[in-house]
Amino acid sequence: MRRAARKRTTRQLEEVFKALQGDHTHPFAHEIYRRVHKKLPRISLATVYRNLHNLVEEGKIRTLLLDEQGARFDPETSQHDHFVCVRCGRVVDLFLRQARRIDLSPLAKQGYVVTTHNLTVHGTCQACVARRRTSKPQRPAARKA
Amino acid sequence: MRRAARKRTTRQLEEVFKALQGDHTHPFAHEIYRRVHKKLPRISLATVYRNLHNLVEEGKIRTLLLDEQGARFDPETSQHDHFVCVRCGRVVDLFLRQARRIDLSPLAKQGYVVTTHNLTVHGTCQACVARRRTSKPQRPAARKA
DNA sequence: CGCCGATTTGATAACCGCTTGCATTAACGT
DNA sequence: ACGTTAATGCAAGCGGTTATCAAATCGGCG
Repeated sequence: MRRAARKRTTRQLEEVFKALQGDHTHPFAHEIYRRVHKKLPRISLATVYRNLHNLVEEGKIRTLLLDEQGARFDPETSQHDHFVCVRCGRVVDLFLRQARRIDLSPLAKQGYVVTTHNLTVHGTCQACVARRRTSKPQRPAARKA
Repeated sequence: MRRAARKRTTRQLEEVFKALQGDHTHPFAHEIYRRVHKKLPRISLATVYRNLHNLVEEGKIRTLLLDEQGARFDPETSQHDHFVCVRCGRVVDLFLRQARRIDLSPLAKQGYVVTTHNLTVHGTCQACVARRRTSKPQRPAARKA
């Protein structure tokens, strides 16, 4: 069901937001919970989720659904893409610039209303390529989307 | 853990594959289960999942992770993109042709090994735009990724 | 400043999609 | 057909996320 707009600013909300600021690791909710928990030891995981959703709804952060591992969160709301390493699970911001040209106006002409679009690249990162010959995956390998 | 390669061809596998052939609706596992169940009433949902994974591993179908509704499956394995209607949840194949140019060679130069990439557009489809003024969403509106 | 109603929280249970363990069934090479 | 062993069906389990609800707290007002 539809969630009502937030009306108050709580300590919990502020800490959840601060926990993400300047972060480029695209953490999962439980990692954000872990961070906030250091400041507010009594906070519950449910509150972290609620405030993450509040922040998404207000456009202050973004939800990333990149693989079957669940939702990640990103404080960077400007246009950029992502690389997901299928071996270690790390997510890297991509700024492809001129290498990426996507013109969605043909969709508009067909009557679609476009709100967002996202480009995700899956593969193996440099570090994992380097250790490919010697070691095992760091995480259960993601089924590629 | 790593799943061993399939060694036998069962009736269940064949029916799961056939249930997806020619389908462009990008169904969820439970819908595929529903279809196969008509032919094989004793099949279990677990078997449907197992065989979907087998087919993905063999490159015969693709898994789509487009929103928080879960995995969808697509028999179309050639390069194409998707539009997800955040209002009705429908997924449409996009063939953007010259409107879409993505050159991932810069990533290769940086040492990334790219295996796949996907472009997903979120928005409202024509039908839902038309009924926007008069009716309510058909499904819980997807939080945009 | 302190009160009070409304919002938000914390704790926990429930949920949902998906996976796994295990006994039984059935492929398929011989 | 037979036997080996992969694959199935069932049910329990798992992990991320959400709902429930009493208790805490925010913040407008006197």
